[in-house]
Amino acid sequence: MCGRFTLTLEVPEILRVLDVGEFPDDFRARYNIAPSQSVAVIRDAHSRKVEWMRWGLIPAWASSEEAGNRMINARSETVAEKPSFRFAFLKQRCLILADGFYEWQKRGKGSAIPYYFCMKDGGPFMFAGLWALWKSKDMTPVTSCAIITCPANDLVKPIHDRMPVILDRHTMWQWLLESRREPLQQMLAPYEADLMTAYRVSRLVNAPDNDGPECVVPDANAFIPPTNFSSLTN
DNA sequence: CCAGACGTTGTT
DNA sequence: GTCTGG
DNA sequence: CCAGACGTTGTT
DNA sequence: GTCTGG
Repeated sequence: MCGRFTLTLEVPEILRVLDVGEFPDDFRARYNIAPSQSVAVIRDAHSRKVEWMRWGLIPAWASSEEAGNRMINARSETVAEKPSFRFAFLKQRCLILADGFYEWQKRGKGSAIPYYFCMKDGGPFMFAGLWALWKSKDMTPVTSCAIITCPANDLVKPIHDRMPVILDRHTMWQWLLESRREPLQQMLAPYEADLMTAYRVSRLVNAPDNDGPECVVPDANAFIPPTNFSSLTN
């Protein structure tokens, strides 16, 4: 699944790789983005403007804002049918900017161990997402979004059986432009594992209040370098 | 017809 | 909003 | 995702 | 155990 991620790069570094539009004025590096917080989203393939949305999709018909608290992910296998996501899958798809994500490995009794996943070249990428517009009783609008998940690739599999859908540079804009269900459904596949890397990080990342570079530093207890990931699982 | 649900994850 | 269950 | 709370009453 | 908040 995907319950925490990062966007640590500066705007010029992002623009070097992705052809995106204007950024919000208050855009800043984030090392520990948690559900209910603001995430950087593109929903229009023409302006490619980056805007903030609340992470956790609140369907338009929800009776309260809290409905979004657990709608942080949508399964690729069922997203076209589920009442909470069906409309957004057809009409309100978006791209969510990121440059890494965390997954926790659960083992029997001990506490879960966090790992960081990112591209080998350290570049930014896009999650496949859905958005919704919800209005409170007093008509205050809240725009929110969810990240679509798919089965884990071979890199993520030892740690967790699900991962976020990452769209490559050629399909990300098609995710916004395409409207037929079948081609859209086909885009929701695990990302190429050979282009990614992973390593164990400190449990400092567990607390959403910790939002600094210490979150993405390889953990001192992991003696094996990131490139030898298969040996990391002990 | 109205009432009530609508999600993902992991664990046992 | 839309579907399922009663 | 993890951390942290986990209650009732009456009143506005 | 289960829900809410970040």
